[in-house]
Amino acid sequence: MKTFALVDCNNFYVSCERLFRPELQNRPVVVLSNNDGCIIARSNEAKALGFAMGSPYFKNLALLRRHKVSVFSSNYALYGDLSSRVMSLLLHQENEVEIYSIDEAFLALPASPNWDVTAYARDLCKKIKQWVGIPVSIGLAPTKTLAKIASTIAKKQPAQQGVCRLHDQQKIDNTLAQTPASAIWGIGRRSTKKLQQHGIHTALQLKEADQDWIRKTLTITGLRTVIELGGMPCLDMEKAPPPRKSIVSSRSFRRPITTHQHLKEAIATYTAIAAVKLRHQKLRCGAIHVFLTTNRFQKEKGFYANSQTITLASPSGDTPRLTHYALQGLQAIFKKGYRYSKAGIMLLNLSKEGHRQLHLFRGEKKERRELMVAMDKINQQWGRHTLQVAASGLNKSWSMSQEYKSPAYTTNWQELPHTGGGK
DNA sequence: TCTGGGGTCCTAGGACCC
DNA sequence: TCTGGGGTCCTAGGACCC
Repeated sequence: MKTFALVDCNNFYVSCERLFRPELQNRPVVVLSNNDGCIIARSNEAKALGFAMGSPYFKNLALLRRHKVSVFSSNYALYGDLSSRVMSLLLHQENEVEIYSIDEAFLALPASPNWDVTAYARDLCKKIKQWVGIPVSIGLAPTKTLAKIASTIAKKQPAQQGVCRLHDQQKIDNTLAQTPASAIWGIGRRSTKKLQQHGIHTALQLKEADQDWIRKTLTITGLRTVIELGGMPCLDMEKAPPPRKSIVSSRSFRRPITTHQHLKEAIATYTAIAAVKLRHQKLRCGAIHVFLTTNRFQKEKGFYANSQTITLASPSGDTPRLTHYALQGLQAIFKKGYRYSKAGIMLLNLSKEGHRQLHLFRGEKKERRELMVAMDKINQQWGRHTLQVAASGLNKSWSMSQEYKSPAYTTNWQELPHTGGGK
């Protein structure tokens, strides 16, 4: 039987920021979500000071200052680039690899009695640290769900040298007895509550729970988790990523928006961003979903959220055309008198580009497709908004704030780090 | 004043068909 | 007074993940 390994980058966003600011080693650091909204990554020192995942930035302001915590806005160009360096190193190890998220990958390691899989994993940790500079932890176990648990143990116990293997039954059960049910992959807040009401608090109790009851209460997904806790793999490696089903682009605004004009600019801008992704993946979309909302935390000021889906007569990847429909959708749901905090669009019914359509309407005209190719090239070279549809607006006063963003050290020539010598 | 963004999967229930 | 059964498809909403 093969061994699943979960390779998990430690405090990934923080580690990325530290790579170019080595003086921040051993110092508390946090990274904020888009629009500088919440804390979404914390160094161990920041965790120890009590800063919680997902906690709003403005509520932590005073405490962050008092403890002299370094604060960064999120810099996805940097994180994405470092992620792909880690992943390509893994892909070169000749194992089966599944890239699970920006900072995690599963490996399937062959079982062989004369092979020390733990030593191999330790070696891999070292290699990644040396070659990319990002610290990782690795969990080894007979199922993905157990490997997840193993990796969190590896992270918490420095004595493990970055690796934890859950192998023999006794060790697995001891570990599960000390793991709260809420810490299991796939068990969220709602399920935790249901389990608690049923007297199930630990992973071991969950593993031994009545499977019919689990199936009824937590659906087939919960049952899979339980079986995986028992050491029987239910979730296999996903070698090729399945084709996208939707592409979303949405942002919170710097300040609430009240005018139709500003919302139009935002929706046109988000549509353009999503359309670039669409074309990049050689896809077209058959429907576009537009949504907007006022602040959901301030319902006393009058809450309003709405959305509309528009189906296209034929699939498209053409920014002006998609923008046209998106704005039509916006028109239908916009109501005057509200303070909008966020809006976005979603591209749906995605299909492969160039699929010959057996339909009265042929796809986009050739010239239009060429125009989009040219536009993407120019924007890639000169920056995202060099060429855009007029509706997107020029000054974008509504766009999100990112006050503490680090430079795009690795992906932008203008922002390469320089050494010494001042500016 | 200020609370992220981008995804997937599952289920229940309604519409519709014969 | 009595109002089938079985199937598919679609959608909205819930739940979860990082």
